[in-house]
Amino acid sequence: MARVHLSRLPGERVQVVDDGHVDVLDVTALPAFVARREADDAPRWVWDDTARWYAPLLAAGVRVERCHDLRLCHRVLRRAPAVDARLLDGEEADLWDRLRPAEPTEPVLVSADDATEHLRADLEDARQLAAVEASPEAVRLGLLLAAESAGALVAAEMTHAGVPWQVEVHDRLLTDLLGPRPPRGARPRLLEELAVEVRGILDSPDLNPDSRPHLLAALRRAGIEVPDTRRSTLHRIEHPVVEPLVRYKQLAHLFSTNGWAWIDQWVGDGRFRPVYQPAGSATGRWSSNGGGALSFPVQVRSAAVADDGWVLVVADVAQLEPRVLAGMSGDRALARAARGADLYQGMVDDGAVATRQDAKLGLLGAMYGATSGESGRMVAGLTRRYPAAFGLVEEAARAGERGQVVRTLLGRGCPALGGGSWDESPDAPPADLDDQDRHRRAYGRFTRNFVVQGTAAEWASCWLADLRNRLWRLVDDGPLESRPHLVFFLHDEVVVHTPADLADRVAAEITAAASTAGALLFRELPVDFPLNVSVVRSYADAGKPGGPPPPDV
DNA sequence: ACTACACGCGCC
DNA sequence: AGGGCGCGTGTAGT
Repeated sequence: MARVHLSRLPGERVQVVDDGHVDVLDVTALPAFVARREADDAPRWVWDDTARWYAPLLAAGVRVERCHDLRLCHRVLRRAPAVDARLLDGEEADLWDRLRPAEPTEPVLVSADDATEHLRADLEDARQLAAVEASPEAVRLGLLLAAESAGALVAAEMTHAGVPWQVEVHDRLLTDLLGPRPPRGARPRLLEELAVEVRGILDSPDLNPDSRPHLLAALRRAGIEVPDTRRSTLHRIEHPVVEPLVRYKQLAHLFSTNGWAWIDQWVGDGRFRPVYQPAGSATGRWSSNGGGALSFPVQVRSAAVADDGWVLVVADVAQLEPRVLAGMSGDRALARAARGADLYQGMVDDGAVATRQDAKLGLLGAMYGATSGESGRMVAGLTRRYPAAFGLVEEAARAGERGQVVRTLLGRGCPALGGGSWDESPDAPPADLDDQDRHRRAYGRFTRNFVVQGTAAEWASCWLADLRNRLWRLVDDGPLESRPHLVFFLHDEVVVHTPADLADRVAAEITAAASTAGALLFRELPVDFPLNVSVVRSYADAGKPGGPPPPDV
């Protein structure tokens, strides 16, 4: 398959390298060029950063079949233990090392000049291909890079399409809970009333409940001794201030993170458009740097409503990480328990544990490194029952404690101890031995979780990539937004916006894509990845028993 | 005035 | 002493 390299040149120009043939285009001519080439034979577009190139193409109505995101792949290869780092060295290599994600606020191809503006895609691509080919894990790495790049396409497409968002619904929800929208800088009425109530109970007329020090001091004056002001701590206290104070904190959080200002900033033309960073976290999970896309609370999801005649198909994987652990460790007993919709219940039926809750505590404890309490006790028993699975995370933890890096199934390496992004303390003072020990154990918990969370992220990328292709094939023509399309992704959950009459077929494709992802990653030991699928008008109705609500007409 | 950090909370 | 994130806030440091 052809690889076409796109590099920005000084001025409004783009260099195109296609099978050795070099061409120079004006930026404005690029969408037409790409559209023509896509219609011809859909090459793999090789560019420095998908967000930078694809956003303008999407805006021009051009959809791309496949790409290779050099920045993302450079990061993966740099850290991959199975890659000979010297093969990545060469002209401009240091610039690729330093390359940051494209500014999400500037969806333009040519911006202010700096050293990283005009990197040569063809040079870097040649190095990456050579590095993968020379690796003993070339096949897995190749899959990882392809999945990663496809994820970048999905991310750009989701930002382009946006989550359908009804501002009136959101506004009504806010008004019901907080009172009418206040002038800038003021508290909404109901929030202010709660503040007054708290001040009265604590006999602190000047208290600003948003200030932790003030709040702590006021609580102490009222004879309430608490180490902090978090909700779980307050709930342990028996005092009339607890109820209004906790309610104040909840509503204040809603007001500041997902209130009217959030709507103003992130919702436009009936669409919520967050900005995603594929592989933005060290484990390969996505992060988001706009709109808090990966943490918007259940509370406001009722405002995500499909267009008229359309529905949302919402699907999430049940117990993704334990299933991934079963697959990557080749633990047949755990894979057997993973048959069916509820892995934890499968462990109970297997006779491994007494209750579902015990199974959950033990598995999560093993993956997170719990050492004490109920969770720690369950781990010991389950290790005998599922030695391969529990042994894998245990070995990852030991490796970390020895200061070694670990890798995911497809070969992503974790950041090294004391360097890179894991723990930002480059030259920590020569701490005492206890401190060093604590640090190593913390790194061990990180590496323990890294192998599972990172491989789960790889599964999810494969799921997304295959689903993206399947959705595109469902309909013969029309622009992206007129077809079933992904609008949201959150670690183990996807939301597809689709014409209502295609909902069942979309649901089937989501399920089929999950099977494909499982087979791709765990060919030697098949593991089930059952999904909870809902067809709903509003995101808030997903996952509820009793089927879809009646259409609201 | 601006930046950096800790906190508390939201999501998985 | 359970892993990964982002965000808004208040406060301390510059």
